[in-house]
Amino acid sequence: MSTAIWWIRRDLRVSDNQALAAALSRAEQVLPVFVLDPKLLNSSYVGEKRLAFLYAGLRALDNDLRQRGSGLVVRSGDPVHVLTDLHREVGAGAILAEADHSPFARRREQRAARLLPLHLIPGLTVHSPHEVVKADGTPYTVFTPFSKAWLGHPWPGDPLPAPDWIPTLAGVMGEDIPPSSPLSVQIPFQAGETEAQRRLDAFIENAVYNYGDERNRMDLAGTSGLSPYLRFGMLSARQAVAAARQAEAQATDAESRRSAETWLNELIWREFYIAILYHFPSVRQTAFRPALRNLSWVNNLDDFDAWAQGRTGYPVVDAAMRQLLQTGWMHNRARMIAASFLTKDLLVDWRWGERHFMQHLIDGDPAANNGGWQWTAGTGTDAAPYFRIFNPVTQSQKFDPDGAFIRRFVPELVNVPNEFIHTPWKMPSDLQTQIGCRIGKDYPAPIVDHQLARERVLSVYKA
DNA sequence: TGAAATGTTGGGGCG
DNA sequence: ACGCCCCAACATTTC
Repeated sequence: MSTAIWWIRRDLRVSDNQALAAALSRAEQVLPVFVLDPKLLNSSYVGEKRLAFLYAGLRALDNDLRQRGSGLVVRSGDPVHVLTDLHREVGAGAILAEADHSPFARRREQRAARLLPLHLIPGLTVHSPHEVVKADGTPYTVFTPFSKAWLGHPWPGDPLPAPDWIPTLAGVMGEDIPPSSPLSVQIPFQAGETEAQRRLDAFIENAVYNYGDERNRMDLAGTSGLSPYLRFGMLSARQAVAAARQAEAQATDAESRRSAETWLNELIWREFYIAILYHFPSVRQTAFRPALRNLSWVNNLDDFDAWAQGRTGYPVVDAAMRQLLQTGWMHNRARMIAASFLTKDLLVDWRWGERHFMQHLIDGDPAANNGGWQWTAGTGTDAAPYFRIFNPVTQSQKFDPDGAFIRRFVPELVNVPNEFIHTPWKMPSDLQTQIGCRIGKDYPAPIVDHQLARERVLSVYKA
């Protein structure tokens, strides 16, 4: 029996898996392999919540595979060594893997391809980064033309159904999937493609048609909540885009259609940032815009800690940062507000924030996270202009009007009346005493004055 | 996928 | 009736 190795990285699914399909078409049986790479597991950009979600995802995939044949083989080590051993051990022909486009993944793939018959298959994105380029072959660096070109590309075909039966080589020794840490009980995402599909269906059923407005509301569940699943490929990009297009086609009024389009646009942003990191790997180290590579950051450690722990005295920022620590996820609007506060109000290097987010986000993805931070800091491609500074009070009033989001994550403020929920430092002192929330004692006073901070960052960026 | 400063307009109060 | 002021509402520009 001929065997192909299916090297799994961030495609933890059996449905719409083109690498798996390619492996099945090449050989009579497959060996599904996941390699735990110590280089990744010990990186300062990886945290325990994302690892817990990965391990839970591996268990879910193992189950899904067992129902269709036999299970997943997990081994630790340098993937090139592990694959070389396995390749020899089982006498495999080809190794098939969904191409990953991050600089780290590409170096790894290139090392493997020099020694092994590795075939890289598309699927991480709907359109590969090297395909969506300008007529002269250079990459897009502005989103709108990129999205136009992306939409102009031919649809690569409908998502593949999950195979009922996957002929799998059994009996190959593997390791146990590591247990998810106890913290995983606090993760509000169940891993696996069944759950991903359930969430997608629920979102498409209803919420996608209100996405245009409600996606910005931090107190509502207006977003898809699919980012962890897209991050690990428990849902494929093509499955998500197909659902968005279907929702667009089925919309019964202009507003619903606009909402579905807006969600599709967000999926295209994901592909845009994957393409940016692919074409400009240096954005991982430094600002895309050379003029903004030597900003005079203040980088005060106490400020950074206050931000990271959710003790800035600005309720919406603190709620955002505590949502991250508690749940491993943060609302996108909250990410922008928190990132603007760190870079613009505190003048802390965006890379500090980028690393913190990567350590705590379950959906932490090098391309999207870097793109988001550079966008906010104004240093990136198609970035927010440097003078676009979020006012944490105005944003809070607009996108958490009753303070429900704040009260959910900042319990000290539970009894603060709506009038003061966005600006608790303005409470009269007798009210503070009365409700047991004394500013400076029970809840911090603002660590910076936004108006002054605004002036400061404008002069620094101008310089 | 901002916010603040500045400019313009028009209604209403008032002498 | 008229000019003047105030100011809210909206538009434009500036950072």
